[in-house]
Amino acid sequence: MSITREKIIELGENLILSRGYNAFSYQDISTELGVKNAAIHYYFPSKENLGTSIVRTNIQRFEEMIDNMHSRGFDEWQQLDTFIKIYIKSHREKKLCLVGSLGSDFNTLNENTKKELIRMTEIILNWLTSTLTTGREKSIFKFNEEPQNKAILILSSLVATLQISRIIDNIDYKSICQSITDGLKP
Amino acid sequence: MSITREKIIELGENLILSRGYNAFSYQDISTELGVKNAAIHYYFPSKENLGTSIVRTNIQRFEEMIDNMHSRGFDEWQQLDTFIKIYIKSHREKKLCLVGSLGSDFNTLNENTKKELIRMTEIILNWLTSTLTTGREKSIFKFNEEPQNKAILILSSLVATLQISRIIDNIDYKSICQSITDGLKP
DNA sequence: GTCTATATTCCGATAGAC
DNA sequence: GTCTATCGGAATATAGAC
Repeated sequence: MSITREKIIELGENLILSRGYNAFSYQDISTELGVKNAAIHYYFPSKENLGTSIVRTNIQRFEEMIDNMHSRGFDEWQQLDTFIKIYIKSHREKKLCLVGSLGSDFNTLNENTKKELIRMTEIILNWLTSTLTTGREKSIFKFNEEPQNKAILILSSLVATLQISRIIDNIDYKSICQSITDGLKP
Repeated sequence: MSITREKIIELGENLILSRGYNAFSYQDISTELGVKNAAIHYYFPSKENLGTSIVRTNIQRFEEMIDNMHSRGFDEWQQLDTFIKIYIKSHREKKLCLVGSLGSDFNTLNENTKKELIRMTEIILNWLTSTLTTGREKSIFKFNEEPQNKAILILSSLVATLQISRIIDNIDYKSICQSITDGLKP
C-alpha cells in the first residue's frame, strides 16, 4: 500500500464530503499532488474503484473503532459519545459524512460502490441498534421506540443536521447532539 | 409563464431529487421533451437560473400550503401531519427532498441558488419552530428540548431517513414517522 | 512501477436559423 | 418567440513513454 495511494483516498474522501461524488474530478486530486490527472488512473483505473476504496477504508476505520471501544470495556454511554464525537468533528471541519453525501448520490453510483455503501450503513445501524438495545436492558438508556427505529432516528439526526448546518450556518451542532443524548437519559 | 417552462422546472426538480444537482444535464431534460439541449437555454440561460427557479417554485408551494392550512384553521397536529405526509409521498416516489439533496451539493451551487435554498430552509424551520412552540403552549405537544432544536431534529429525521431508505431499502418510513410524532404526544 | 500525452465523450453555453 | 448547429472546455479513461 503506497503512500500516494493512501493520499489519493484521503483527498478523494475529503472531496466527496465537501463537494459530493459527482462534483469532484481526478484533476482536483492530481493538482493537489502536483501530477497530471491520468496519474491517478494508475492507482485507481476508474472513479468506481476510487469511490469503492474510499467507502471500504471508512468501513475498516469504523470497525477498528468499535473493536477498540469493546476491548477498552466502554459502556453504552461512552460508546455513543465516541460515535457522536465523530460528527461533531465533521461539523467543525465543515464536512458531511459518507452516508449523507453518498446517500444523495446513490442512484448515480456504480454497483460495487453501492454495495459497499449498503454494507457500511448496515454495519453502523446494526452496531447502533445493538448498543441501544443492551444499553436499555442495563437501564443505562431509556426510550420507548423500537431500537431499530431509534437507531435510524439518531443516525438521521446526526447526518442531516450536518447538511442543514451547511445551509443555515448559525446552528449550534453540539446543542443538537445534547438534545439527542438527553432524549436517552433515564 | 409557458407550459414548457413549467414542464422544465418539474423535470429539473425530479432530476435533482432522484440523481442530484451535479448529476443531471440539460440533455436529460431536452431528451424527455424531444428537443435539443440548447432549447432549454432559451427558457433558462444557465443552470443557475434553472436551479434557482426550482427552489423558488418550492418556496411558493410551501407557503401556499401553510396559508391553506391556516385559513382552514388546522390545529398544530393537523399541520404537522400534513407536513410529514409530503415526506411519506417523497419516500413512496423514491425521491429525496430539496433540503437534503441540495444540502449535500451546497458548496457547488451558485450564489443565487444558495440564497434561495437558505431562504427555503429558514422558512420551513421557522414555521416548524413556531408550530411546535404554540402547540406546546396549548398542551397539544409535549417535549423538553428548545423548540428550535426540536424543529431541526424533526426536519433532520425526515430528510436523512429518505437518504438512508435509498441505501437500505427495507426501512419502514411510516413507522419512523410514527416514532417522530409519538415523541410529541402529551 | 510510475506518470504523461492524447483520445473520446459529454457538459454548459452562444450565435444565429426559422 | 422558439429552437438548432456548433463551440470551448472539462470530464473520464487509454495507450504508451520513461
